[in-house]
Amino acid sequence: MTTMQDVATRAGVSAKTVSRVFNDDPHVTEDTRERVQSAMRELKYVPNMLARTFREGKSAVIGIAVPDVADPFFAAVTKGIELAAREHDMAIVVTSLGDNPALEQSIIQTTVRRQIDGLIIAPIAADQSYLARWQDSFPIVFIDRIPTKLHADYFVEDDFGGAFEATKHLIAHGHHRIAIVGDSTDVPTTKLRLEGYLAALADAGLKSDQELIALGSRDADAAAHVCKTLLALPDAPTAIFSSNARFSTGVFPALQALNRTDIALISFGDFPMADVLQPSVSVIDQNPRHVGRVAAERILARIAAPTKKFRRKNVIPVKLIERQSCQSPVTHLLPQLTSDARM
Amino acid sequence: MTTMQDVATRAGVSAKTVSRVFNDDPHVTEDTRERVQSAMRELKYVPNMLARTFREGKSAVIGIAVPDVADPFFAAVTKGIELAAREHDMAIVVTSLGDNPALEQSIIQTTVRRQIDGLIIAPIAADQSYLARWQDSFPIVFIDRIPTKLHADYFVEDDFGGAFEATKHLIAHGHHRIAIVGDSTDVPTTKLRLEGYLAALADAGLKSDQELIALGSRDADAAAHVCKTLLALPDAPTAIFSSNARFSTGVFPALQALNRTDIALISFGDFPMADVLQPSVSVIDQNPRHVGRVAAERILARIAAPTKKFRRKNVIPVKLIERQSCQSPVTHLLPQLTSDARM
DNA sequence: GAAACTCATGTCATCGATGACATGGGCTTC
DNA sequence: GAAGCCCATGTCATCGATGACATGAGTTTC
Repeated sequence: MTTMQDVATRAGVSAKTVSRVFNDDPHVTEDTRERVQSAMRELKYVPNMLARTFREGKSAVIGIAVPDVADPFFAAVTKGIELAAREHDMAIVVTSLGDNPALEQSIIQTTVRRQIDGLIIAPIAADQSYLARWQDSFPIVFIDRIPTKLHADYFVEDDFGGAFEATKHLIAHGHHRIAIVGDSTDVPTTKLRLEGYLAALADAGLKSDQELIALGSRDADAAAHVCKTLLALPDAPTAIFSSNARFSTGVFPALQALNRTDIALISFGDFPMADVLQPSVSVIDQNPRHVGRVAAERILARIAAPTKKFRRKNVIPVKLIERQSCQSPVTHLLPQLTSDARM
Repeated sequence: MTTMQDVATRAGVSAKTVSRVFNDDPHVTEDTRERVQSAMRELKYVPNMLARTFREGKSAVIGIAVPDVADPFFAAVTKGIELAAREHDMAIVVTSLGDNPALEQSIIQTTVRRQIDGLIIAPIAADQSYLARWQDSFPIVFIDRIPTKLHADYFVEDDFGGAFEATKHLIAHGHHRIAIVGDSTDVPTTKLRLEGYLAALADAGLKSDQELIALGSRDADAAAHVCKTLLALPDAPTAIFSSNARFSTGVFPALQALNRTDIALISFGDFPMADVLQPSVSVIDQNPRHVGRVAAERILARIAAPTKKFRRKNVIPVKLIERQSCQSPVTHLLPQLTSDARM
């Protein structure tokens, strides 16, 4: 690996002068500058960021910790972060936290010890107080779920409002037996989405039925199984609010396998191909790229102006994308052309 | 940030002894070891990986460069790499190359200058000779496309064989007018897939028709548009071989919008929800997690045994997953239950 | 008893780039 | 002419952990 000292030797100057040239320091004569640049080109010099980071105390890296890098939602969030970071010549280090809350702290420490200039985290544990010791070193921004036992920036979707709107939408389409399927309410986002669901029922003067609150699944397969159980009830639901896109990808195939695509479905979170399923699935869109971008921009803003005040608590509005899945059965069994004309 | 010197001061030893304790060096008495460990716990010491990397010349980081981190295929590859890396206490740095070949080199240099112990790259440019200078420093493994002008390890799918099989499958279902839709043949994977397609036609004694070779799209929208053009031909195709899952997610919605789901479709590469679309889409499955894993394992193997010989050229078999999309129209318009019983 | 070996601990240079400051020369101001 | 300022360049300590080696004490072998 070519070092600045190698370039310096070749150009007949000190390494410090090479550093000055490389960093566009004005205190270099034009003649010296050209000589050094020529040597850099000849030796194809690429700076060692590690040494720079070490000396400067800055890495130009944003750490990203999400439950699963392969999850479409978090992949899109990551993309949003990456694009914003790149505009500022920063790189990203990504890690999956998995779904075991007990591992969050140790996995985060693995990321942090590599020296990052900021951390964006979608937490899975119930306690983030372990991060307090690093808040003096770099900005930390939470996404998807708010931090617990830690005062930090966050950008989360309007879980309550989105669930409220989704449930309202189902009610407006005539559904009164509405199930909610998803994670355990130990998961804060699920808890809020349940609250939104319950509030919409109450707002419409409907009584909630504990049998229809089918929370506690861990993955898409479990959600699929829960659906089958729900539809076997004597007083089965006519609609399902899936509290997470990850589960929706289990719920939809289950409904299809049961030949029950007459059951209305709305997903909190969009997912790939949802718009071309039959019926196409109505969703509450979280706009993950935007989430990633604003989170990264907050990191960058805090780095640029360490003492400036920014609003810490940010709830991002979500948007209902109405597709076919909440229509009545008569509507979406019509020929495709007719259905498209209606949309 | 607590340093080893802080711990050393507290424990009344040298920083070197702290290092020995931390790294389980046997040349420390049990008494000293306990004293140091106690100090580490009290100070919540977390080592600075940067300093270690700097001194040791090893970072325990694998760099990953793929066209797009948000692409489901590459997200799954990344996941496979991450899991393998984590088993060896290594982290991953991820970057998206985008789709402009001219930017590959500069983006890769941004990754490399951060000191990585290995690089896994799905290239987009026509020339990777710029990587030669780093091959003495760390192992480089190519995925998805073979390296050009560089002698390096690669793990690529059987593009030719998969395309051959996909086309054969369509022919076996009675299709003689088969179009191929996808990227430009400047893209090496597309070129091979075209060759497989052509070979299968020739093998079946079918003549290829230039009108049905609809390559050159850049994204899913363009592929959708190409489909419309193809189906407007006087002698329109009855089947489409989509050479990339990314394009399939444009082709399928286009066929649906045109109410032409009678057109057979097979996708090179699986994609989310393909199995629950109607008709569910037959695919040539690339198993991206496996690709990621074997690539990472090669990096790890080369690090562990630098002089050992490994096979550089690895073509990973792909697998046909037959679903409904290549059936004749009569078959997949039957009631769902009947269709499932047949599968 | 002397030499060799082992164990435990410590010192110090190293990694590559940069911050802090020194230094010498030239120019300007008083 | 002296003092102060600015420019251009260089020296050297720094960043935190570890490799290379030194050192002193204790034990074993000849």
